[in-house]
Amino acid sequence: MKGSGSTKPLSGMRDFLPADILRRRHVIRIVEQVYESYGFLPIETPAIENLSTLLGKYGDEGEGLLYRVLHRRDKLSRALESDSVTQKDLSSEGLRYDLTVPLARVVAGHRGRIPRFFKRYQIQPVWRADRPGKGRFREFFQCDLDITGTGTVLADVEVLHAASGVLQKLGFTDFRIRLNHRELLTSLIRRAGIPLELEQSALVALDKLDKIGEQGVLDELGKRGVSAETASRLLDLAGKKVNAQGAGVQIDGEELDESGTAALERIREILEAASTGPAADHLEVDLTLARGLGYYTGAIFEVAVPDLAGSLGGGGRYDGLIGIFGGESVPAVGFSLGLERLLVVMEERGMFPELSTGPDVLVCGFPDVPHSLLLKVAMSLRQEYARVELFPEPGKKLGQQIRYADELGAREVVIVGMDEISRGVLQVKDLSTGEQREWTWDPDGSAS
RNA sequence: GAGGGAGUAGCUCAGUUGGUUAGAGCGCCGGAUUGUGGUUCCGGAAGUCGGGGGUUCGAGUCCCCUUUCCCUCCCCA
Repeated sequence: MKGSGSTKPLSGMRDFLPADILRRRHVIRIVEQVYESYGFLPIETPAIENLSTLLGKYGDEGEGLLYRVLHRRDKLSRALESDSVTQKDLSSEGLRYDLTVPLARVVAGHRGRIPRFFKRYQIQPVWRADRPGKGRFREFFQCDLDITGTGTVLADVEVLHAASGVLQKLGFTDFRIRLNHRELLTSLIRRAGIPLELEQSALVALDKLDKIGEQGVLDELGKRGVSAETASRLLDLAGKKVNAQGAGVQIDGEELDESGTAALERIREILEAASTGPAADHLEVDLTLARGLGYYTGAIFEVAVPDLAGSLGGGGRYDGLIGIFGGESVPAVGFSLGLERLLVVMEERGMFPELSTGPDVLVCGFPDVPHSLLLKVAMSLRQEYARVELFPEPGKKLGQQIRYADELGAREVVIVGMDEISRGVLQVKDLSTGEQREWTWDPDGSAS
């Protein structure tokens, strides 16, 4: 467009106009309502965290996307004067990358001030220096919910139900929740004969299976230093059907080690416990689901719909994260819905109800009506209507004032003229029907 | 990080083999005998043709660089 581009927000960041805000609020309201119905309570945390809080939690890919905040004034000058400046010397703070790590810091730091079983939700922006795309931004809102302080299956399932409940209430019916377990993955990787130091790499490669295909994963594994034989063995294992029928979940014809068996049992328990409720018909075990974030230790989930490349949300159990901040280790499980992912799909599918930005009534006046009287009329109408707007230029022709009301999407206009005032009435016109009637009104009382 | 497409008025776009003051529709502002919208008619404002450089008598149009946006991948929310 215009050369400077200076009126546009930064790439990957957006201005929200009133119509945008209404849609965002519509979704946020439902998220809050559903989350609170499960007993989750809201918290908020600062945009900026210490780098020591953020680093080492997200894996290499994640850390590369971290926005770092430069030192200021003397501290910056001193750093720049040194001969060998490193990234560490220039910054010790960064914008939060997700809401889970700040939560872990809060739980570790406010021990005693929060309940033993802390159920919190948090709807705030996070920042990632990612390349923007469809449904993908550099500043975006996450709707997180977490339960800390317990490692039970019940907690896992409540989190899944609450997130699913939101999706259903918003009108989604076709979402799939893929379910897997980190320990099970580790077990499969061990069984395939892949060295433990390559585990993380192997997980990332395996996660891409449904996108780049089997050969793609084999190539990827090869590039990461996994031998062709073990790579195809892993693929073979991951391709095994998980049998979730009846009492036991089994992987066809495979013996698992102890932790793998336990993980499989956990999956079975989750499926069983979640067999009724919002998540029930949407869960499916997927041995190729890995998830990029480094802190997961147990069950992992990801929710998606067919018409969006990325996921609507994801989560899992992270029993080790809170302990990193000191003190005893605290088990935790959580889920995060991406607000703009929901919005993008809902927009495409036309899932929003009528959301009008217009006022209930616009007060129009003639030039000879004193300003104080116009203000008084608007004031008294606010007893009856939620949103009353006063046309700010009463000198304009009445036709233009009404046209403006129409453009705003106002339901009614109230016309204030001296003739009517002297008769103790107001003209009220319904803009959808064109019907006009009179209301009695006196300056000291109210309209009726 | 890989590949593809596009930048001309607020929006959607047209602009022929380079040729005088760059167009349309919608929107916006105003008017059609002085107090009533969504229709119609008339008038008006608005573009350094994304930015820079080059070729040419002459560039929106050709060449180079740059930048921004969009779509697939990758990754994630």
